[in-house]
Amino acid sequence: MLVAVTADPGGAGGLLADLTDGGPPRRVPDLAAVVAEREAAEHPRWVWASTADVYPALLRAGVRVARCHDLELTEALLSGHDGRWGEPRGVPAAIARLRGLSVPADLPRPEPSPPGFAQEALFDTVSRPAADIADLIAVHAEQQRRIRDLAEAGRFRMLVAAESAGALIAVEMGHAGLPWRADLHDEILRELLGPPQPVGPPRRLAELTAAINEAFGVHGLHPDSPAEVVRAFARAGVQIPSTRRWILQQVDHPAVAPLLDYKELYRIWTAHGWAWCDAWVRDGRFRPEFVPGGVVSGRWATRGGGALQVPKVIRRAVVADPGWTFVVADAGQLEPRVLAAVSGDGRLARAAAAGDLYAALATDSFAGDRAKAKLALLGAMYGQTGGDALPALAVLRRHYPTAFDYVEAAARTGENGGLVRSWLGRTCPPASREAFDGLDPPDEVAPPPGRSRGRFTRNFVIQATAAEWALVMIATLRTALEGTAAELVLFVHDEIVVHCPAGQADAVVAAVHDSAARAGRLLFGDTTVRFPLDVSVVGAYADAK
DNA sequence: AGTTTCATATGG
DNA sequence: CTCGCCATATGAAACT
Repeated sequence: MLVAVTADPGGAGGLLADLTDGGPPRRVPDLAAVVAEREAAEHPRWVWASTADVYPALLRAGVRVARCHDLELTEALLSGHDGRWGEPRGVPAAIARLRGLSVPADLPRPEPSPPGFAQEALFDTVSRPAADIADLIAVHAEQQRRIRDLAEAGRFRMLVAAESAGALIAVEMGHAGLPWRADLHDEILRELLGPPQPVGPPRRLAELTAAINEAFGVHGLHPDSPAEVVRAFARAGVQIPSTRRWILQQVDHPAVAPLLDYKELYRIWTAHGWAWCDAWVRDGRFRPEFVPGGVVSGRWATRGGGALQVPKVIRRAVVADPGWTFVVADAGQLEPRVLAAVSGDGRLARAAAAGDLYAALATDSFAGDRAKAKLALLGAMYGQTGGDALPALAVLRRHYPTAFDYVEAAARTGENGGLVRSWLGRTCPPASREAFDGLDPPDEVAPPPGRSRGRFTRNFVIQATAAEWALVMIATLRTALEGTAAELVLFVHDEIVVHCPAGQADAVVAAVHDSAARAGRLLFGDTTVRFPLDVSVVGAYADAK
């Protein structure tokens, strides 16, 4: 059962059209109520222009849906597959193409949700004009036709389903929010930085600035200005190319120690300090906006709040509600396992059956040297060309030629200007993307792709497939958790955090393991490669693993 | 003054 | 050529 939906901008009503039975669209005054009713009765797949636009209002009305088809995300996947990356994207562009009209430029996305969240009208976040429902139906039919014509239609359908499920999850995670104790955050900051000052940096930073100045025998030096620090070292007779941490660590000078402390703490103060907390934490929840497919590899991005980069020390503020707990699961060694699965290298796949792939690889081929085995595999996936990894890479090439050739072929395709795809069919952007993205007329041929392009395509086939595995995994998990109180509250590439009543933790742990196994089978079928998870049940995110 | 790039940190 | 991939975020510095 497929039902197309549009929401009235600024109102609570909308239009529904049955795609399976046909029939004319029906206008309803209370869209959320009708969606809830049909969801309970027949569990349809909802077809809409953009989950990010439509679903938040449904959630606020207390309505969850199980499945959808996100036309906008699907359109992006399809036009990427066609190699039409530079053209205007989005549903309006698809409609215009269908009608044979000139294609409008992308309509602006709604502003990143400012941290205050006042909501009045039910669908007031729908800031773009709602598309005509007949157009949506036409775009959907056209997408189905395009997918049917693909050589790997089955896989691509799985990708579309997973991407759409991811869109639902992203909105649900934003709705739930990550439990965040502002009081503990403040405690952590005071421990590290000292009390906040009405104006200027906190006490500890001021002390370190004084110590650095004293070590140089100067006054008024700003430690956060790399240029000033480089000059100060030069006056002290030390030539440094930059103030990167690893450079400073090699310098013997009394200013180095306070400088390194300063840099670390300054970072926390500016990026995750009191101002951040005021801006992003409300009512005990951190609510970033998650953007599925926000990265070309299919990994998610966030808009605002830096939710994917929360420093480890700050995670002590992420504490489960009383009587609740976190289940934190992390897919270990995901990318090398993906390489084993997609390449079909039997020998690597046997190593990937082990809980510690690198250790198994070391036993098999690297005389037990785990570090060397790991270096070789990472070097192959990232396109390392020099350094101490070279001998290890030679061993890898000799013992696992199928896996080695897989990434080599992807690199060569990129270097020759070609496109590569993930396992399910997500396509990398063309090399000339930047050139055609802006207004620059493409008056000359694209620059020769070069080696960095090769490294990009080499890594893309792995990273994008790893992102697919993770997406299928969380989609499967979401289904398993349906009807329980457990909620996904964070998803960071290969790691998830579920917030659940303490009594349900065991069931959630089982569901998480099961979802990982299912994801492996759904993507790769019968393979010896396993995708084990490190799972912890903790009261605070910082205590995981 | 406003915008873009650089440098440096964080995360995977 | 701190490696070799993908990001976001901040302030300083450079640029228009």
